[in-house]
Amino acid sequence: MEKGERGDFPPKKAQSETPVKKLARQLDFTGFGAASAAVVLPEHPQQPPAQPLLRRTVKQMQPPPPQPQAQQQQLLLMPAQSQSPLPSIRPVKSESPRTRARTNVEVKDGTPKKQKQCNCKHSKCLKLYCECFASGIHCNGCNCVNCHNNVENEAARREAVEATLERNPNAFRPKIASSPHGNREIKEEEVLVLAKHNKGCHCKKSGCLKKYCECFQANILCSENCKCMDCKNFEGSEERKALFHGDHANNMACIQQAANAAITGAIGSSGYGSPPLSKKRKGQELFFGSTAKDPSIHRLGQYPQANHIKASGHSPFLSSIPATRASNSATLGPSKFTYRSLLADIIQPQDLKELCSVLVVFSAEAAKTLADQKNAMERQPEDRMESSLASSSSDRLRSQKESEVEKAVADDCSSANQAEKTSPNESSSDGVDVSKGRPMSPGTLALMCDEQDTMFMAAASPKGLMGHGYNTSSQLPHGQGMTEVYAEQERIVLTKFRDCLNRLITVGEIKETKCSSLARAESGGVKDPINVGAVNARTETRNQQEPFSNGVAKSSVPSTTASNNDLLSKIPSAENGDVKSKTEKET
DNA sequence: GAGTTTGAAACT
DNA sequence: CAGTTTCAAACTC
Repeated sequence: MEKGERGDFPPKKAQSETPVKKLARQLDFTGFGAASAAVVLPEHPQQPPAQPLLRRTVKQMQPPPPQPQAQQQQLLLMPAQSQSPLPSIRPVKSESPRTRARTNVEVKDGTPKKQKQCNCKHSKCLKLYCECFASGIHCNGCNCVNCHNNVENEAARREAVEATLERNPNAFRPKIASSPHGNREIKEEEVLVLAKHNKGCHCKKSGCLKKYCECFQANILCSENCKCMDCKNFEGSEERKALFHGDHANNMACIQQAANAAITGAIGSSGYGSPPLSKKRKGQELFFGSTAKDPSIHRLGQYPQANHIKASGHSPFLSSIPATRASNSATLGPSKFTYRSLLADIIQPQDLKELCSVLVVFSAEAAKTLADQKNAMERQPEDRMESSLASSSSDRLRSQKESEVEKAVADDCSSANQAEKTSPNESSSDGVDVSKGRPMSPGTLALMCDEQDTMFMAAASPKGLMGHGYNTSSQLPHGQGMTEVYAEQERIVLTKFRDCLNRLITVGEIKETKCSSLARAESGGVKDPINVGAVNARTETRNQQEPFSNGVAKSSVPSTTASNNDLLSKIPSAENGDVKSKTEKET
C-alpha cells in the first residue's frame, strides 16, 4: 500500500496538541527514567529495575557508548523541566527493539557511531513513529525531513511529548520489562530473554520471527501480553529454534531464510505437525492442556519453570547474562549468539555436591564450636575467642576444599537450569537433586538456607558431627536457643558460600578477560570495545547485582556491603578493579 | 536504491 | 474498544 503522498504533512492532528496539558504529564515526562517511578512503580513494581537492566544489557555492552549522547539524551528527555540527572537514557522507547537494533547495527565494527538515525518524513519526528522521539532524544544527524525534534523546535517538541503522554502515559517507558515471573532461561545455545514486552506484540504475518515483531527484535519471547497470530516466538518453538541453531547461526541471511522458512511452514509446522495456525496458543495447549485462557497459563506455557527459574535466575553467575545478551544484540541483533557460561567447562556437577557437603560441615562445625565456646565461656568468661572459632575452623576446611567449592558453585550456574527444569520439586535437602544427580542453583540453595538449617542438622552432617539434628540445640548448654545456633550456622554457610561465589565471579572475569584478549589477538590486535565494554559492564553488574535482583539473590548473599572488603581481600588474584584495568591495559 | 511488507502508533 | 489510516522500519528484489 502506498501511503502515497498525503501531500501535506500529517501533523494536522499530530500537532494538534491536545488542549489538555496536565502538569501530571509533565511529571511523567520528566520522570522518564527515574521519575517514571512516580507513575510506573505503583503499577509495575518491576519496571524500574527492568529499565536499568535493559539498558545495561543492550547498551552497556556496547563500548562505552556515546556517553556524551547519553547525556544529551537525558537532557532531551526533560526539555523544560529540570534536568535531574537521569541515569536512564532511553527509558522508554529506548527499549524499542527497532531502535536498539539500529543502534546495534551501527556499532557493528565496535566503533560506536551514531546511535540512530531516523528517516522520518511525515511525522516531523514528533510522534512515536520516530525512534529518536520515542527514545526521548533529539534528532541528530538523522535523515529525517522537516524535523521538529530538535532544540530549535523545543516548544513544539514539548507539546508533542505532552500530547503523546496524554495518549499514553507510558509512551516513553520501556516496553520491555523484566518479567515479574523472573523468567530467565539460559539455554546452552541461545540467549533467551529475561523480560517481556509490556504491551505485547500484535503480529500477524511475521510469525514473530522477524524484526517487525518487537518481541523478537528485543530478543524476548512472546508473552501472554501478546496478541499475535501464528506466533512462533515461544519457548520450544521449532521455528524459533531453527533460527538459533545450525551452522548458520552467525549468518543473518541464513537466519532470515530460516525465519522465512519457519513462517511459511517449511521448517516448523510441517516438520512438527503443528498447524500453522496460532501455533503459540495451540502449541501451548498441547503442552499444557487446553485451558490456556488464562494469560498466566499462556505464559507458563512458555516458561513452565518460571517460578522456579526465578529462584536461580539471580544467581550471581547469571550476572553475565545481561552482558551476553547485550553483546549479542550489540553486534548482530536478535539472539544469534550463543550463551555459554564462562565457567561452564570449569565446574562439574559433582562439585556442587562437594560444595554442599562442605557447607554442611561448616554448619555443623559452627554449631559444635558454638557449643564448645559456650561451655568454655562458662568456665572462663574472660577467655573469649569469639568470632575466630567459626571462621578458623571453616577456613581450615575451606583451604582444603576451596578449589572444588569454587568449581562446584560456578557449575551450578549452568546446571541449575536443567535441574529445575526437569524436577523442580524433587530436590533433596542437601541441595542436590538426588534423583537426577543434579545440583540446585546457588540461588535456590540460598533460598533454602532456612530449611537447610534444619536439613543440615537433620540429614546432612556426613560425619555425624551434629548427629542429632534438631536436638542439637537441646544439647547445648544452658538451653541455648536454636536460633542462636542457626544464626551462626547460617552466617557461616552464607559467608562461605558468598566467598565461593565471589571467587567464581573473579574466575569468570579473568577468563573473560582472557577471551577478550584472545579475540583481539585473533582480530589482529584490533581493539574490541565491545568486549571491553562487556567486562566493564559486567564488573558493574557484579557490583550492582543486588539492585537488580528481585530479592532472591539479595537475600542469598548476606551483608554484602558490610563485609565487602573482607570479601575482596579473600579473592585470590584479581578483583573488580584489577580485572577491569587489566582488560583495558591489554587493549 | 526502489519498492514492498509489516506492525506500531495514531486516529475515527 | 474495534476498525482504519498513517507511518517508518524491516525486508525483498
